[in-house]
Amino acid sequence: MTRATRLLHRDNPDQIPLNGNIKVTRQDWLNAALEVLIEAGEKQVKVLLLSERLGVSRSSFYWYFKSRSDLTNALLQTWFDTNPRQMIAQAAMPAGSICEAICNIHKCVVDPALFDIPLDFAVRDWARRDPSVQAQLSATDRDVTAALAAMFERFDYDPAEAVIRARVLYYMQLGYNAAELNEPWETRLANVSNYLLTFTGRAPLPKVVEDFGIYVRAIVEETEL
Amino acid sequence: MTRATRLLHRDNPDQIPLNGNIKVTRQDWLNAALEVLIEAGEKQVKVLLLSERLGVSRSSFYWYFKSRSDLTNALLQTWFDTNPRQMIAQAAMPAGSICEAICNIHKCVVDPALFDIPLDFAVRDWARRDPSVQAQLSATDRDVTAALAAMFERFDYDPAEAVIRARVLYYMQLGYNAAELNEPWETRLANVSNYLLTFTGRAPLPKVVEDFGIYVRAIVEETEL
DNA sequence: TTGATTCTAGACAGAACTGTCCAGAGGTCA
DNA sequence: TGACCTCTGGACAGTTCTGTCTAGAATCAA
Repeated sequence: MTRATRLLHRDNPDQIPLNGNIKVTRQDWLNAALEVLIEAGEKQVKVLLLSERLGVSRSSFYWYFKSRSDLTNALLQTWFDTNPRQMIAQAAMPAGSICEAICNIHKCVVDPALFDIPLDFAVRDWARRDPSVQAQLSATDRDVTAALAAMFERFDYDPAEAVIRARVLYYMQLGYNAAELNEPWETRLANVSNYLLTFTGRAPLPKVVEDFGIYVRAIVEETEL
Repeated sequence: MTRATRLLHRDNPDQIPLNGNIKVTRQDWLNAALEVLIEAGEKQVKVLLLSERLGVSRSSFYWYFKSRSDLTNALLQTWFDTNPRQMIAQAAMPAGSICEAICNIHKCVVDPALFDIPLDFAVRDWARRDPSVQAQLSATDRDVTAALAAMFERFDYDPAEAVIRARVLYYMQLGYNAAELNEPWETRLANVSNYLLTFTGRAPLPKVVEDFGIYVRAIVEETEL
């Protein structure tokens, strides 16, 4: 599920072997396009560039996709089916306290299988250039912040305050991701208490912080394999 | 100073009239490039496109700039000379309370003359594709968050907490800008108290909120002329 | 073996873009 | 008026990209 480990179908032992003269699948094209979208933006998703990345000529692209815009529509759908839904699901997860609930959200940041940060940023960047993408993104931002506000309300925050805290939590995360600080995880974990204090206005329980640290270390270890 | 009101030299009554066969100035080219950078990203800053926007052929571009990369370097310098410096200056402004200090930062959001939000985002987007731009941006992010942390410390926040609150304040703002909610100002003003509560962990003084509202309404009125 | 179907390489035509070059336009000064 | 300088349009050559088209490769069923 992570970007770095996505193999071409033909190189992936877990996939049914390709038959005949098939060199790349539709999914291979889509994966290559996702990579370029993230690395270089929507405008750089070029058929010629993708074909070079895949080591094939351009022809099979036009077999699988009607046109470049067919591909970009598929890219947007891929994003839509993953990131926002995951964050909403995490917000709805049971939690013993607001701090624990926020740690569930933070799990989106830690675990690339839950939330693809670079893809999120790439789509946000794309939305700035394309009103129809922007419209879809705005709608999902509203859904996500509503889910986060509902999460705060579950822990007795006043509705108006819940909305604002939801926004601070969400948009701070977007901004932090955008800045690409690339801080080591141990550094970030050392700051979790103060982050939770700021986001909640309440002193966090040490146990919650500790459990989150354990989770993070497990995911980080697993992701680096 | 605002993007929307930037005229070509030849259309601006406040500028010295152009003599001879000069149709556009170097600044005109640079302004056009800034607009495209913001609207469509660095890769779309194309000489042909700019020439069309300016209603001239491409030739004078190469009179004023050695190459396209000469132009993009100038674009980056324009950003560097404006946005980060303004925010640092605002953070250093005298304030009677932390809430008042944060309102000084928020003035960057309100007043396009202080801080060009779309340009900031465009540069951030560009940085994701260009390591040298990213390096410069990362350095300025560190400077800005350090200035904001110092601001929090002026009001007796523990240094570790000051750093985190500075980040939450700054990155939330980045994320909020990235999301392009385009909320009416009256809506935003209604939320200021709760934002200040979240950012500071302290109940804001009504007078501070009121003064900020007055400032905002004045700027908004002035900007819409 | 033949025919149908699914993929593939690569040629073709056209569009968009860059940088170079040169003739021409406009202005100033002696 | 001529010389010089600053800008300008536009032609030229080369590069990169898109979509279309066709022949060929591989597989399967009759």
